[in-house]
Order: sequence, then structure tokens, then C-alpha cells
Amino acid sequence: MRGFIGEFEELVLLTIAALGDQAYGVSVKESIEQRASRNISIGALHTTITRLEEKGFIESRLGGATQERGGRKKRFFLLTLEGKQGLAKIKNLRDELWADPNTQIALSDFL
Amino acid sequence: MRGFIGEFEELVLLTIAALGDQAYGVSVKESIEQRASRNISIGALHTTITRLEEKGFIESRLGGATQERGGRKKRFFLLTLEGKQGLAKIKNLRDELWADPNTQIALSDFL
DNA sequence: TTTAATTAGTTCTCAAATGTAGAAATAAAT
DNA sequence: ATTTATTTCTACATTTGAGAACTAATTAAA
Repeated sequence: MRGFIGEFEELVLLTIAALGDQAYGVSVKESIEQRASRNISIGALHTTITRLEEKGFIESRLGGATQERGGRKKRFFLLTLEGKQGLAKIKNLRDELWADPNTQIALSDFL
Repeated sequence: MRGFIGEFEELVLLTIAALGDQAYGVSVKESIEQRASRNISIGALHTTITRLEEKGFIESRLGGATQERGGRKKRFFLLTLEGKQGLAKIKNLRDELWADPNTQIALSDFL
């Protein structure tokens, strides 16, 4: 375990943050697909979520069943302190890297 | 091949951009270590660079040998158009995600 | 009123891509 | 021949990703 947060892991973490107390498997999947214009499988998402939980970046609680057909209990996710700090850390690093004047010049036409 | 750019790939690409026409194995390694405060092996770097080249994000040319002892020919790297566009794309997406008001609120204490 | 069908969700299994290290090879100067 | 800067090769670990299988709830049908 490397401790770093991967590309997809960051996307998942960020989406869980955005969804607040309404983040569970399906809502996270739909939000990612919508915001990142990218299709993901529920399997891919759940393996990543499980790993993120093992690493201590998120925690989960089981909600109650809803009254809609098939509405079984959802597992809701929340960022832990480590998750928030981890996200902030990679953002800060990346912001610094992007702020480098040479990088800016090299890429200015594309931003 | 998924076409996306991973965490380490992005770091390498960004560093090559920053180094301009002075980006070759060792200078990229040192720059990454310094800027990201993180140790990487030259092997890890070169495999990633090779993949990035295969994917068309960078291209390389062989420079001349220097006059210093052991100063053999360096392979210099440059971002291609695809590389620049790829970087810009992930930056734009991430900036949007981070700009989400809910995300901001959830993480404001850590930034 | 039990049983079958349908549906929202989660968990499991496996393959592919990416990340990482270290050893080996190469080519230059001494 | 030795030392040194650099690249290339080999091998493995971790992350990403898809899809099938499973689970538990509601609704419909007998």
C-alpha cells in the first residue's frame, strides 16, 4: 500500500464529499457519470470504495430500507478526517505544480 | 488501454512540461523528487515514460554526449499536442469538480 | 397467504492497466 | 581497466475496471 490516492480514487472521494449524507453506491455512480461524462461500472466503483474504506479515507453506515419496490438498505459513505486531509494534500501539491511558471507557459494555449 | 492519465503519469507529464527542452530521465527524476517531496526509482520513471510515449503523450529525441565522465547521450522528452491536451483536460475536469459548492463546504477546513 | 416476478442494491471474481523497484546493459571519460 | 551517467530490461504489486452472482425488499398472481 502506497498511501497515495489514485485518479479514480480521488474522483470517488470528491463525489462522496459533494453528495454529503446522500452518498451510497448508486448515487455516487450516477453523480460521477454525470459530472465526469464517463461511464463506470458499479463493480469498479464498489471495489474502489471498499479499498478506500480499508485505507481509512471513508467510513460507512447502513441506512434503513425505503418503501419503493426493491428499495433495500443502502450503505452510506462519509469522508473521514484522513480522507479530507488526503484530498486537500493532493490538491495543494497539484496546485503548486500547475502554478510553476514554466508549466504555465508550456500549456497556456490549452487552458 | 483506457486513455486516461494516472496519478504518476500526470506528475511525469507535468514535470516534463516544466523542464522544457531539458527533460531527460535523470532531470525528470530529480525534479519530481524535489517538487513532490517523494522518492522515485529511475526504473519506475522510465517504464512510465515508455508507456507515455507509446500512448503518444510525449516524444523523444536523442541528444549528444556531454564531455563529463560517464556523460553518455541523453534521451530528451517533449510533450506532444495530445500530451498537452490530455493534461489540460484532466485539469479542467478536476477544477470543475473542486468548484462544486458542496465539495467546497465539505472540505473548506482543510484547504 | 405462499410463491413467483421484479427491482435496487451490494458483493464476488477475474482481467487489464498503472505504479514501483532493482538489476543489467551501454556508452562515455579517465 | 575503472568509474560514472544514463538507459533498458525484468518482475512484481497495486489500482482500475467489467460483469456475474447474490441479497433483500416490493408487487403481483395463484
